[in-house]
This record gives sequence, C-alpha cells and structure tokens, in this order.
Amino acid sequence: MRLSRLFFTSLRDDPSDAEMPSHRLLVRAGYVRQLGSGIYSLLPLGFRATRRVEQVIREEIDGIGGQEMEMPVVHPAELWRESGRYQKIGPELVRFHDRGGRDMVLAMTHEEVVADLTRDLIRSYRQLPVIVYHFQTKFRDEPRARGGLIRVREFVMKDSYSIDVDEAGLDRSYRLHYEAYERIFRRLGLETVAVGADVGIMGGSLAHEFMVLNEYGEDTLVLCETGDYAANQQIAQVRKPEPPAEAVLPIEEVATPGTDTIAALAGFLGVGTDRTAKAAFFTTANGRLVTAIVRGDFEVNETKLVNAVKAVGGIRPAHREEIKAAGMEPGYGSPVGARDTVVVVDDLVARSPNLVAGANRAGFHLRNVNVGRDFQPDVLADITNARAGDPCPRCGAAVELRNGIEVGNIFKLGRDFTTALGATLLAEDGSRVHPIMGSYGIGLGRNLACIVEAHHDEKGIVWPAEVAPYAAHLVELGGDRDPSVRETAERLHDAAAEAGREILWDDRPESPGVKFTDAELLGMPWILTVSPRSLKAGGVEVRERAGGESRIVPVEEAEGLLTGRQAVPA
RNA sequence: CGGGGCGUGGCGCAGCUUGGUAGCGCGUAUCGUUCGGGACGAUAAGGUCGUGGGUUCAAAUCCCGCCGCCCCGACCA
Repeated sequence: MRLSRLFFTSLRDDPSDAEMPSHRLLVRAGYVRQLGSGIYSLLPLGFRATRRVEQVIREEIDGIGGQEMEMPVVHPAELWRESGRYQKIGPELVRFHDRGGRDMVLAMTHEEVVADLTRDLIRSYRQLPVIVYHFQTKFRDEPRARGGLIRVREFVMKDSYSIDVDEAGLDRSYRLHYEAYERIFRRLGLETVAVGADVGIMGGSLAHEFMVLNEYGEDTLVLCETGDYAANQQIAQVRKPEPPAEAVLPIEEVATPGTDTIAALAGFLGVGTDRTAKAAFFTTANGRLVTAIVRGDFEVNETKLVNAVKAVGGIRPAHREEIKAAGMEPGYGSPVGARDTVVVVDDLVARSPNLVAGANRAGFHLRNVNVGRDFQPDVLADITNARAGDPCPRCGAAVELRNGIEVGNIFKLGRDFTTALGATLLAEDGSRVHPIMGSYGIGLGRNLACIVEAHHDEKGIVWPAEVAPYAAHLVELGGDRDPSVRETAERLHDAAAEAGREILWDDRPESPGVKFTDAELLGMPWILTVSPRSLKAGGVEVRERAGGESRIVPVEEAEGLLTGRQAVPA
C-alpha cells in the first residue's frame, strides 16, 4: 500500500479529548475517528488491525469446534419479551419501532437469537454439543462512554454460544473457551488474568472475566500476592478479622454532635472505626428500602448487596425522605427501631460485639449495639468490599487491589434462556429437556485498544507482529531524485504484495524527519529505509520497531524478509 | 442522572474579563530552494466563532434556552 494513497492522516498534536495512550495514538496515527460519543469509525489502518485480531480469534474458536455464522443486529422486541429482558433491562437497550409500528430493539447481545434458533433447529441430544459464534455489531446505550475505544456504545464483538444437554457438557464447553481465550490473548500480546466474576443480569452459575491490568481500568481486581486467588471486587471474598471476645454490654445512648460520618464519629468518641456499625441505604427497582449494615472500617459492596436481596433491576442510593419514612435518621441511622426496611447485615457485624450505631436521632448514637439483641437482620451475608492487605481466602497472604480492563468473558448461562423461550429436545432417556447454554464474548475494538496500551512507547504504537496492519513500513527517501531508489522501493513493495504480505510504502514527497516520525507513530514491526545512502552502503536499512539496532542488508535479503522466503534476521 | 470543563478554518490554541465585525502555530495548494529525524522563502485558499433567542447603534465577547463533546461520580450483559 502506498502511503500517498492511504485514506488517513497523522496528526502532529494530540487530540484534546483523548487521555488514554491508546486513544491518543490510535487517533493521531490515523487508525480511528470519532463520530459521536462512544461511536467510532475504523479507518483502513484500524480496520486492517481489527481484522487481524478477528482472525486470531476465528482460528482459536474454530479450533475448539466453533461454527461461524451471523445473526442480525435488529431484533423484534417480542423475542426479548419472551426472555424477560425487554422488561428487565433499562435504557441501555435501544428500543424503536419499524414503519409498521412493530417494536424492535438493537441487539446488545445475542442469547435470545441463539435460544430461538435452538428451539427451531435442535430436536435431539444427538445434535449436541454445538458451539456457534459470530463477529457482530452490538449497540449498548451506555450512560457514559469513555477512554476512546475502551468503553463505547457501538462495537463489534465476537460472541460465541455453547449448547449442551447437561452440566457436564457445559463444563466442557466452558473449559474449551477458557483455554481458547488463554491462547487468543497470548497471541494478541495481552497479559491477562482470569478473575471470578459476578453473573449479573445474565443469570447462570459461573463466570470468568479475562482482565488486563491497566491504570485506567474500570474494574477493581482483588489479587492475592501469591497468585492463587483472583476475583473481581464485585464478588471477591477475603478473610475478615476476628472481632474481640467481649461480654455483651447494656445499650446506652450518647450525644455525638456533628458526627454524621464514621470518621467524625470514631474521632469524637475516641474509638476505632472497627468498633462502629455503618448504615447505608438503598432503594430497589420496586421501591423497597434496603438498609445495609457493615462495620465502619469496611465499605458496602453493592453487587453483593444486590445479590443478597435478589434485587431484580438493581438498587440506587436512597433519598433522605425514604430513609426517614422508615424511621431512621440519615447520618445517624441504624436498624434499631426501624420499620418497613429490609435489613441486610454483614456477617462480620453480626459477630462483632458492642458496636457504636446510629440512634436515629440527629446528634446521637448508641453504644454497645449487638445484632440479635438490639435488632434482627432480615438477611445475613457478606456484603463488604475486599480491602488492600486483607487476607487471601485461600492462603491468608495479603491481597492487592488493581484496576483492570475486561477484554473477554465467559459465562455459564444455564437453562434460563432455553426455558424462557421453550426450547426443548429429547434426551438419551427419552425425556424432554431444556438445553443448557454458555455465552462467551470478546470485544474487538477494546482488545485493539488494550494491545496499544500494552505495546507503545513515547514515539508511537509498537504492534506485535500478529496484529500489525502491515508487516513492514518502507521509508523511501530521495526517490524523486534517484530512480534506483524508487525502483528498489517498488520492487520490494511488489514482491511483498505478490507473496501476499502487503507492506506500507511511504512514497510521499515528505522530508525524512516526517517520514521517520510517522513510521514510528504507525508502529509496524519492521521499518525499512531505502535511500541513496542505504544503496551506497549496500542495500536497505532494516530496523525493528520494538527497538532493535538498524543494519544494512542487501536488497535480495530484504526482499526475502518481506516475502517470508527468508527468515527474519536475528 | 449529579458535579466539573470545553465548543473559534482540517488539528492544537489565543481573543471573551473591559462589546466595535476574527488571529496565531501546524497542516493544505502553487512556485522556488532544500533533502537521513517533524526544512526554508514567497504567494494563496479556507471560519454560519456549536445552535436558537434576547440586550445593544453594534455580540465570538453580555444574558437565557437548547445541542454536542470530554473528565469525575452514579451506571455497566
């Protein structure tokens, strides 16, 4: 490809709205352009790189028996009503109607379609197991896009789906995907850690997220320093401290003016935050008030809380009036004397004697509050966030908290979708059963961005060979003055193209500085320079973008390198 | 949805406080000189100042509404 013909431009200045290196570089180097918030075009360079990512995924999913297909982006709303998600999912699901007034949705994922096809196509256990997949556009009207390609609203995802007769089959399909994902991310040059994850609105029984560590990551990961435990903080369970063994003391009210935070309260009373009980208030989608009680030295984990009360549709922070209506006082709240609220108590609080808790009266707290004696929990569960330094649940070593970006996930869906849609088949024993599904996603654009996050330097992108849009970047200098330079460049370019390994040939009439700078910005693995000087020195200058020394090789050798007939020089 | 910021030629920005009809750098086009690390000179093109309304003799500038984009939070199969 001649750079002079490429539909692109590089920018000298960083785009003002880009913060993450991947966003900055992909825009500056002419790989992508933004069309709207969370909506991007892939320019030819970006599209080529994405296709190479896609090909790696295709090879590995084909390798575990996946069958590639394609499902639509526009779905009849009826299908989503059948699964129940039309009602369950909020504005993230785009709804519209066609000219006939029929309700339609834009696909945010494709479980419904797979389940629909399953009930249509699968009659017998003999047809299973099946893994199908496609690369298809998803639209999710996220409340906020961010980070360039990291969190967008429209994106292409590889999503595969497994259909099995029983749990053992699902286990196998899940394991196959787990291993395929490890191979995919290794080939893409991504170091990932697989963490246990919340199953969320998908339901199901088990999920892993493949995470790359990144300071801009939106997820918090709980990682054991010995490497034997890794989980998303949403579900991470660590060992909790042992509360002091004390005799239960009589409850007493104490004036604590101006202490509407735990820190202020502990300071005022001169006790540790671990001797206090913190109340946090939430409201469920159907209007129930949830009072969560954790010890003052811990934070409420909302995912765990949602799961503890099985709050379909999630929870939001409660309003002051809602709290007061339940007989509690914001800032000085506790379940002591409360009514009309679901009291969820963290297991550690239940074991901790004589805590300081709110008196439900502004400016007052209660000393020596004890769960069971002074109030009754409706639900007892682990509802706290793991903290840095807490003991690993497996080995007791300290865990650390790191930010991560989810580059892939795998879910054991179970039978929810096939049951809801009425997909059945005849099992070996003649019984009619609902098949069991798994769902497995990898977002292409996000992976591309994460690759750039992991492979760049101050000058630009440094593509791993497996995903580089072109294998090499040929810098031609002085070709307009020296015909032999132009001829050599053309020969290398054509030879590579004929061998099926197209390279990028900078034939623009630009100064050397501009060309070298762009070559480094665009990031092809090999940078070759042809110039009167290089020819005089014996051929073509060859340099590895990743940082190798440059050296002169004869033209024939350069040609061999580009066509793959000759091994890459050491 | 709450908080903050921004919107001025393709890109990055100044001008706004104190109203007087738009400027800088880069890029682009043509010509010439250069030619191994973002060259130099000359000439030129290119802007409804996001948008609607208001105030005013006069609005990029002041006031109000709306839209868009970015960041933080909420949210996130």
